[in-house]
Amino acid sequence: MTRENQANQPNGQSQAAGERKLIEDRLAKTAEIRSRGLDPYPPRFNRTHTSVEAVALFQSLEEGDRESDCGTHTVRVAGRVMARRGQGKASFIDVKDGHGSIQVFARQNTMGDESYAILDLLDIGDIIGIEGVVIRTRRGEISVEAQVITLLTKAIRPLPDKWHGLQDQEVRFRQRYLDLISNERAMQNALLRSKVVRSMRDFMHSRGFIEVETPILVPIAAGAQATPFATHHNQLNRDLYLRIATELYLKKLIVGGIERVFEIGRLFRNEGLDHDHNPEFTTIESYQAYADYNDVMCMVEEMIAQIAQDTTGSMILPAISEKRPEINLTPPWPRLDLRSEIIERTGIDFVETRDIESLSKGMQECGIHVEPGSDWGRLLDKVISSEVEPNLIQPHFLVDYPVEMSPLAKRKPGSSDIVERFEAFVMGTELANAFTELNDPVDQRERFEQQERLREEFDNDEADRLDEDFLIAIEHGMPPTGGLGLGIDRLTMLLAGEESIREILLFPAMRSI
RNA sequence: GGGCCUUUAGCUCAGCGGUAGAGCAUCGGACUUUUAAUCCGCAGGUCGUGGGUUCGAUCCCCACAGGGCCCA
Repeated sequence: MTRENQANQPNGQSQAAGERKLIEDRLAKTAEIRSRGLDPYPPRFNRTHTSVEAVALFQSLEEGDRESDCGTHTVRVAGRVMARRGQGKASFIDVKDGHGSIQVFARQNTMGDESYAILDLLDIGDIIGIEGVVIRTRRGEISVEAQVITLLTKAIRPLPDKWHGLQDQEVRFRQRYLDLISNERAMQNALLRSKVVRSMRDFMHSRGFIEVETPILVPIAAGAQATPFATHHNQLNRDLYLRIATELYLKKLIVGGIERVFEIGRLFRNEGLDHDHNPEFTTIESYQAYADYNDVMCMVEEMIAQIAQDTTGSMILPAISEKRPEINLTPPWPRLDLRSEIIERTGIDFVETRDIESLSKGMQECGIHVEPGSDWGRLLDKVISSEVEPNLIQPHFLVDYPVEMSPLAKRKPGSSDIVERFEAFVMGTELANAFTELNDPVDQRERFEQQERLREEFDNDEADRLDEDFLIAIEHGMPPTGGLGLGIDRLTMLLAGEESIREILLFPAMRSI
């Protein structure tokens, strides 16, 4: 549908003239089909073979030295008409199903005049069922020679160009079904995303983790530094937020004695859209009692490598010309001390520049943009994201962050400034964030209070929020725990070789039109 | 938030200050082994929206909207 149509005619009753003509032609055919006593939308079709199975059947008969059996096995296949090559009293139809494609060979003197007449009423895009025998045509293509063709669903809108596919990015994202039909890559990405999640679940279950679901509508959007979406529950007369993290609920479950727990779910952050941000996205978070961030680090590299192996067949992702070199995910990944890396790249030692003035000065000397009004943690985050992260093309861990940036992470023993936290990077973007969880309830309360002060002082609505329920939970005692958050969409981008999260999300957020 | 590119037939794309073009799809016709089938013929347009300049704007200018790419 064009922009004007969607804006002006949401009911689709009126289109541009050319488009209306196409639809009216197809509606007329639908009426003609009905007048012949046929149902253009019959309720069922008893399919015996997918396109791929039908081809495999023929090949097995051929290879099995049973050529005499070829052309005798009746199959029933079904799918969408992708192309037609009419030949008068014979036609070739390319039919696509969820597994592949198969050619249908329809011949008038095989089907009979009456049955063959349905072809006049078929359009590209229609969904049909075919009963016939599998043969090989003169040109060598394994095909179903139709005895009966049944219209299963009449399509009243045309498909995109059969040769060029659908190119318009806007339409690809807004009407993803057309992208899936027309562009093989879209389908492959959708399937890959599913395989990634499945492999990840298998990995976690194999390590004894319990999968849970925690609330999405929450009274306090805590557990991360992000702006939430706000909503309202009418009957409770209470403002609620869409969660920005699953962290605090999962740690409550650690308190409750579920020692290995994870959740795969949607998070919502009220922020801008770009090639690797969407306001809703999916993460896995996991928490493991009696583990620390070193254990989690090992788990992350093993998990990613395993998922790559499961979904692509290799831990080494191929180079893509003009885009990226070969990416080797094989563990272990290098551990880089964050402080040393920043010093090496910029000369800034964040342990020695613990106030905004001195850090800003160091940044200006390096030519790094200093956003006025930022708190210290945001400034240092800018240093890391502009000077360190872009260099981390191959997988790396950045290890040991300043406490100001990590209100939920435990301090390193003997250090007041540094916490046990790491982030995983590949292709210059963050893939995972993890730490040894802070379980000292007094320290945790102070950290939350610090975040609340940042919100006030710097007008920073991304600061974390104090969650009293969570504090009460850990006041009952949370064992030493290693926690992890990992972006599933970004991981899938990496494995797919895509540079935009919108190629991975089936229905990315779009502006209203 | 700033800069650049983009929006023309259902789809993919040309085009130009002077009556709007092609391929595919559609529609009519021919064709019983094609595979971007082929051949003949017809039809299909508020050139994203709104202003402005001009005798005349799809084209030039401005604003807005959608999409994309950089930067912040």
